[in-house]
Amino acid sequence: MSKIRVRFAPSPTGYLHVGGARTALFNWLYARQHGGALILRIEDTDLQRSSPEMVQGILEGLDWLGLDFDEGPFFQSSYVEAHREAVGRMLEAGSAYRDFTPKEERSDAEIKQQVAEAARSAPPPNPYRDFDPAASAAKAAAGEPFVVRFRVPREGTSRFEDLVYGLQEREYREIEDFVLLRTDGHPLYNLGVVVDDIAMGITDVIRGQDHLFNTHKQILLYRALGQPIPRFAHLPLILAPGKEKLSKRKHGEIVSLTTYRDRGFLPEAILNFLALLGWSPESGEYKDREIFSREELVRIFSLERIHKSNAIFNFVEGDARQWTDQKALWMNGEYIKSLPLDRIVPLVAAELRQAGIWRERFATEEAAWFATTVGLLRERYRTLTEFATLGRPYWVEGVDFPFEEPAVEKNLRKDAALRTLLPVLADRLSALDSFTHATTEEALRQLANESGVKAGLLINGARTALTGQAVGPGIFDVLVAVGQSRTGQRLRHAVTLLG
RNA sequence: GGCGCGUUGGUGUAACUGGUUAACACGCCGCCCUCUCAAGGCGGAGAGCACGGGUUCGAGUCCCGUACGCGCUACCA
Repeated sequence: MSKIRVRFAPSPTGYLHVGGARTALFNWLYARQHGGALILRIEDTDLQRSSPEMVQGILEGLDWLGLDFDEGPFFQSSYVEAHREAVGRMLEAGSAYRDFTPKEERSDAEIKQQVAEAARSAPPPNPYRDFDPAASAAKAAAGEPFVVRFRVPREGTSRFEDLVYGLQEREYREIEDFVLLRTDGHPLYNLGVVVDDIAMGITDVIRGQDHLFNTHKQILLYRALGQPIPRFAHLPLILAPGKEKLSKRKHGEIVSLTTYRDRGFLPEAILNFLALLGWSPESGEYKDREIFSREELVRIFSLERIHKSNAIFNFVEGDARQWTDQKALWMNGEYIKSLPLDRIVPLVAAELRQAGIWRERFATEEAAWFATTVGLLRERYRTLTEFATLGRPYWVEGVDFPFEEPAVEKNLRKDAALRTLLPVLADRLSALDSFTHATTEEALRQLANESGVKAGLLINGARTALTGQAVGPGIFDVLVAVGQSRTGQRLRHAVTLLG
């Protein structure tokens, strides 16, 4: 068997769509599993849309996910000569013909309507389909404008076996003589893909289900060009809640992969999540497991286990807690707490840098403390962003962090005894020679005993005094993380909040 | 309109070639743990497999029909 060669062929839209990311992932997994090659090709036939910036987002997304390609990026627009040359051959062989019918200018809305109407009745036969080749060439030579159409057989059935959707059949008479080359000589999608896939030696085409019908047309082109037909595997679509198409226009940045990077996702997590959208491992050895490393996915991926129904990407617009799929968020949390700490630490550092609260000493003399603190906080965070927001009190000096009103109310103002106890606690903790989990606990509990209050009063008060929050790690871990000097500072400051 | 594809709890999925009370994960609720929250442990609610027929001793799994959804049907990709 010849070497597997697959490609990811996005159009340059300026960002990597989550659906595109999954298509890229499946191609990548397939290529890596078979020791094949993944080729990146930008489908920029539609010239107006194409620009370097438009490609940048896609490259960034793939790079972030770690989906490396072996060849490319190639640009479809740079192969137009090959496309035209192929058309020339088809014209000569009679598998394509020139259509001199004048172009009809139509708006998108009109097209939508006309397409439906036109299809209602059988299209009239094209007068140029059986035009005399010599006369056709003469008209062309005389400078008359024309498009080139493919001569689709009048009868018979187009068939191919899709690796996901199974046997696909379509009557040839249901396929119009599609345009290959526009009046301006510009090659169209179906032509470009086939010519390029042939040139690049693509053996397996793995792409979205929206191309299922195009495949019949493309197979016709492979035949006309006398080339072997690759295997096809079409992927179910990823839909938005409500089963509508997931689009940037309608759903905003949620569809763009870089959003996940910017909002504190780990590539490992989003990759894992995407892999499970429309595919699942063979039950048995992997039953009831959801977390898979990239290496495992490469090993256990199979096109046969992709299923046919579209998946819904669940999220609630306008709900900060559910800005994206809850399961993706959960999975990200799993990766944050289980990946090696030295993988997480630099990511948190980058996050803090971006938030403007990074200090160089975190990477030098305080590196050990920094790692420990990250290790402490990672247990309860689900995105990297939270290290800079919820985690802010751990990194900043003084009391440069927000106090959550409900927390202040519940843990500080509730009991007037705190007014006198907090300063005492501050004094006792400041006086400790060694500031550890054990010594701080002893000091705090002793004060509680002496004063006849429950330790919880001091503990919760201290938590809010130190972090402004009502929730967080165990208080003695917090004390140690915040350190002796800030602890004293913050406990005394808290008294001023008591009003 | 035509053609194609699909339909298992709110979401993602499982259920070998038809055979125990349809399983797992996320989310939700409760309990335990506990200084809070999260994690973790335990338990619970939630689908009878879109609907209607049929085949069969027996169907989520096979067949037919209907509904709904999605896709395609461009000198877009």
